[in-house]
Amino acid sequence: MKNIHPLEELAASLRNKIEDHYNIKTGESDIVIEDTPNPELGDIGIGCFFLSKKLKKSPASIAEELANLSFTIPYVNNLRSAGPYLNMTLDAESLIKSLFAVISAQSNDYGLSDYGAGRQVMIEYSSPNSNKPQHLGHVRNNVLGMAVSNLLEASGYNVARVNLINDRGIHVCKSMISYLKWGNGTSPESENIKGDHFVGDFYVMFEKKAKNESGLLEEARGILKRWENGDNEVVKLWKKMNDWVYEGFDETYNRLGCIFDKVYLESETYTKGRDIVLRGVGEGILSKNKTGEVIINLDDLELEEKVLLRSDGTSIYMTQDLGTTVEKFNDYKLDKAVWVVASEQNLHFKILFHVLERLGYKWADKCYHLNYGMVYLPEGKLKSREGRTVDADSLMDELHELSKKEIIKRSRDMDDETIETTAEAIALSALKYFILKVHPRKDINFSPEDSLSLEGSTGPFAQYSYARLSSILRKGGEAVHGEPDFSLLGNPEEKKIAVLLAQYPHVVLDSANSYNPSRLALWIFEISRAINKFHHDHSVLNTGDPELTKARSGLVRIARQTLGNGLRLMGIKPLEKM
RNA sequence: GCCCCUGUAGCUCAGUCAGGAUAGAGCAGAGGUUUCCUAAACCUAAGGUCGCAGGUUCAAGUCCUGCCAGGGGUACCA
Repeated sequence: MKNIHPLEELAASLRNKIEDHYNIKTGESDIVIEDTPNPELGDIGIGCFFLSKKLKKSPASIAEELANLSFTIPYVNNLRSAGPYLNMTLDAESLIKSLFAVISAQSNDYGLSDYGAGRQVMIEYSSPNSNKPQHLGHVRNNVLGMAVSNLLEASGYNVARVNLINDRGIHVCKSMISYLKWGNGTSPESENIKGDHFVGDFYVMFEKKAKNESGLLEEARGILKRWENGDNEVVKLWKKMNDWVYEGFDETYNRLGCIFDKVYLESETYTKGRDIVLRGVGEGILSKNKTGEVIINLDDLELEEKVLLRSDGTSIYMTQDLGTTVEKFNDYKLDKAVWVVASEQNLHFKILFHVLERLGYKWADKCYHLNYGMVYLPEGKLKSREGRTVDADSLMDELHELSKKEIIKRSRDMDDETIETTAEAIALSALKYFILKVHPRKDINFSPEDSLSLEGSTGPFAQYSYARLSSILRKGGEAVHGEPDFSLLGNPEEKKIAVLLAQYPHVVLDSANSYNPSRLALWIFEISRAINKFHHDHSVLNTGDPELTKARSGLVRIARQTLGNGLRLMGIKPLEKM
């Protein structure tokens, strides 16, 4: 890390002083800077528990001793003990001055670290089937995958964002047979329907009709067989329909901001796992049972044996994933491979990684399943097969319409086009923030009503805070420029913002290391609140003192920069006006 | 049955990995603030046997054991 951030400087200095005084060694992670429960106790503090064992003294007496030594520590103008805690009062002037220098210099890079430098990580996310549009579950996956990718990249890793499209199989053939029977040669263009919805409608039609027509499934299986034999006609239709779906997906991905460095297609990888499995049989690691399936004994996991290849020699899900994973490690020199996949598949991934290890792949321990909880509607689980579909596109449309209403209600000076782009930005920030503020492992109770609310801990609230900061700088003209004199700052509201800005780099790293964007979401909410409180209590442009205006503008500038950086990592585009 | 996850205020959630300050927010409901840079805001009060019961510890929402409730999984589906 080339640039030392204020809080790191402070922690390092404190650690040195403690080591020198007691003539001991401490670990880098021993000094954990915490917030105090109450500003009267100081701005930040550390618990002295970690010293207690080494020094054989009570944490409280250590804290008192340290406080009485009156060290000189950067950005700190007062040390005091409170029980087992050593608390510090920060010096607003030097802290803000230093933050201003660092954040101005780093601008969009403030918060980035080189923690993961030189290491390559792959994030597989989205992973849709090519027979229907994406639904609310995919939205969570997409949003989570993007945010985690951004966070890891911000922490210095090389990140490969990849998608694995399940573009072959019986589900695709169902849409195909349905289109052949009832499509009458129509197309997304002729019907003016988004391609993935067009194909999805035929899939739904199949499921409905198959309930009464028992022969339909047989026909779909026939199509699958013909596809596997490379039947020209079938392959041509398959390509055509998949392209329709991909056109639709591209639109959805563009709207959400999803990007991929590489797309794996199951049709290209699905046979590769078979060789791996057969080699495992040859090496005696795997075996064939009496009915002809290749199986692996999982006694070591206290699980039932698992089939890895069907008796007719065809691949199952596990076979394909074995193949794709080996492919991934062949394509990239990976230090970490992450799968963003719902927790329904926890067992699948546990077995997948274990089988890879048993097959002797040394990199098996670099595989990580980032699982996330279900998304529920008040009515129950989302299922596209049961007609109760909340697809990604209509959800975004719905949110768009609502934020548009809110904008119009407030009757700002905005032309129609700006209203549309603003409504879209607010809608997407609402959706993304709502998903990311919840810990990935938890289920989300997606109440459409709550998600549409624009108050509280939401994306629009953060956008509002950002827009107000932008507004001040826009309207300030000359008054907000020039060398700020930060000795004029130091009220509690200014200090609160400064402390949060100083903590930001740690929040980013912490979120990245725990694959948990909700930590960053919390920080975004906290600084948004601090900004609004500051706006409420203090004026920037109307202070009557040009020097104070300049100083506060400096703080506004770096707050805006840092909040914007945080939002961008969440995949949210900050709004200058709303 | 067995395995995994979840259970914190009326509702939605932080905090559990790494035990430490009086368990924090938001929403809803109650009350208040606007000649002033965006009131999509801000403030105040109220709201809790941290699912239950044991245990470990100087200290447990956090660790251990058992139980209860909800969800997921337990396919030659993906």
